Amino acid sequence: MGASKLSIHTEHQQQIAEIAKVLAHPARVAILEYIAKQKNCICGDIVDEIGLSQPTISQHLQVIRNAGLLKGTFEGKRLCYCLDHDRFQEFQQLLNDYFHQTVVSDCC
Amino acid sequence: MGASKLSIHTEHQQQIAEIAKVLAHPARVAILEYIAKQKNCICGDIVDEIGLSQPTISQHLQVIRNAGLLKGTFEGKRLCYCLDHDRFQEFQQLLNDYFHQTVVSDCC
DNA sequence: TATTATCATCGTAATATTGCAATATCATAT
DNA sequence: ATATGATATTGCAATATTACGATGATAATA
Repeated sequence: MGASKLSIHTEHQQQIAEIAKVLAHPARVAILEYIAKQKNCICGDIVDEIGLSQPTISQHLQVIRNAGLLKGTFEGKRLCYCLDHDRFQEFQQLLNDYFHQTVVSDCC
Repeated sequence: MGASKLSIHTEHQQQIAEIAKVLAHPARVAILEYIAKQKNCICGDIVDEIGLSQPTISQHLQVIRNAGLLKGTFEGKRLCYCLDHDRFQEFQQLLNDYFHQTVVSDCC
C-alpha cells in the first residue's frame, strides 16, 4: 500500500505526525535553520547554502509552507520567505505537550 | 530519486530528522502513547489497540526499536516492550534544543 | 512431543518521497 | 515591450514507506 490508514488514529496523533514529517528530512531541518537566522529576508540563496537543486529546494519549501511555517512577502525583486515565529513556536509547544503527556511508566 | 543526499547535511541535522521520522507516522505516535502508559508490561495487545495488522505493528515497532526507544524483556509467555524512559527524554531534549537553537529573527 | 500463542520475517503491492532537468511564471529592469 | 533573474511547476526515475498475507521461529503449555 504505502498510504497510511489515517482514520484509525486520533486528530491529535495525526497532528503530531504532520508536524514531525516537516522535520523528518535533514534538508528541511537545514532550510528551517537557514531561514530562521536570516535577519534581512534575503532568502534567495538557500540553493547555494544547501547542496540541492533549485526545484528540490522549492519542493521542500512547499512542504514547509503547507505546514504553515512560512510568512511570505515581497521585497524588491526577490520573493521573501520568513519563518512564521508564532507557528514555529506552536510546533514546539505541540511536540512538548506530546512528550509531557506521554509519561513513561517505568516497567522493565 | 527518493534517496536523500545525506552527506551534504550536518550530523545534527540528520539526527533531528531521524528523531522526527519516528514520530512522522500517526501509528507510531499511537504506539508510543500506548506503550508508555502500560504499567505492567503486558504489551501483546498493541495490535488490538491500534487498528492495524500484526506484521504492520511489528514493522512500526522495529522503527521505534531502531531509534533506541525500546527496552525489551520477557515476562511469562509474552515478549514485553517497554519505552526506554531515558532515550525518550533524550528525544525531547534534542528536539527542544533544536527549537531553542533555531531562533527566528523577526523580519517580515 | 505436539499444540498453541506470540512475535518476527519474507514477499508483494500500492503509494509516497526525493531529486533533478526542462519548462513555465512573474516581477523587475532596460 | 522585451530581456533578465528568481522561483514555481511539471514530468520522470529511483528509492522509501506502508500495509498485509503467508510463513517461520520460539517459548510456554497440554
